[in-house]
Amino acid sequence: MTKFQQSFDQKVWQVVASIPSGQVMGYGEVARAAGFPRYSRMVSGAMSRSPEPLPWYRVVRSDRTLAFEAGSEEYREQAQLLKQEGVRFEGNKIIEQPRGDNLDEILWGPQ
DNA sequence: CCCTTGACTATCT
DNA sequence: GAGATAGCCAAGG
Repeated sequence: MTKFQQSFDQKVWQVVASIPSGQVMGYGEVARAAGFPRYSRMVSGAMSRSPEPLPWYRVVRSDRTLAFEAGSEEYREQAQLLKQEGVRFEGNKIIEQPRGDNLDEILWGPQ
């Protein structure tokens, strides 16, 4: 492990682990929250190196689409996990988050 | 060193 | 809105 990874990974794990169920964050947002702006491309590596299972599937692209190739095995898994938490999709794009604090909204969706 | 590779982004057509 | 393009940055060959 390089010194960079030691500090970077730790912070990224911490941020990703803190994403609430039913919500998502972009790679860039995670990097920024971890204190490493412009390191979006490093985030996936940090997650894959985590010794503990992380809610990796809550991290998506800045345009709210999933980072895997549409239709791939990984894509379907991530989409399924997110849907389990109440995340809604419009095509391949995630619909902006249901502030999961109201039962009516959870049952009926935003609007 | 130089080049390529990513679970990326912002910007311009 | 879909492509293309140019930045981005650590790692590994």
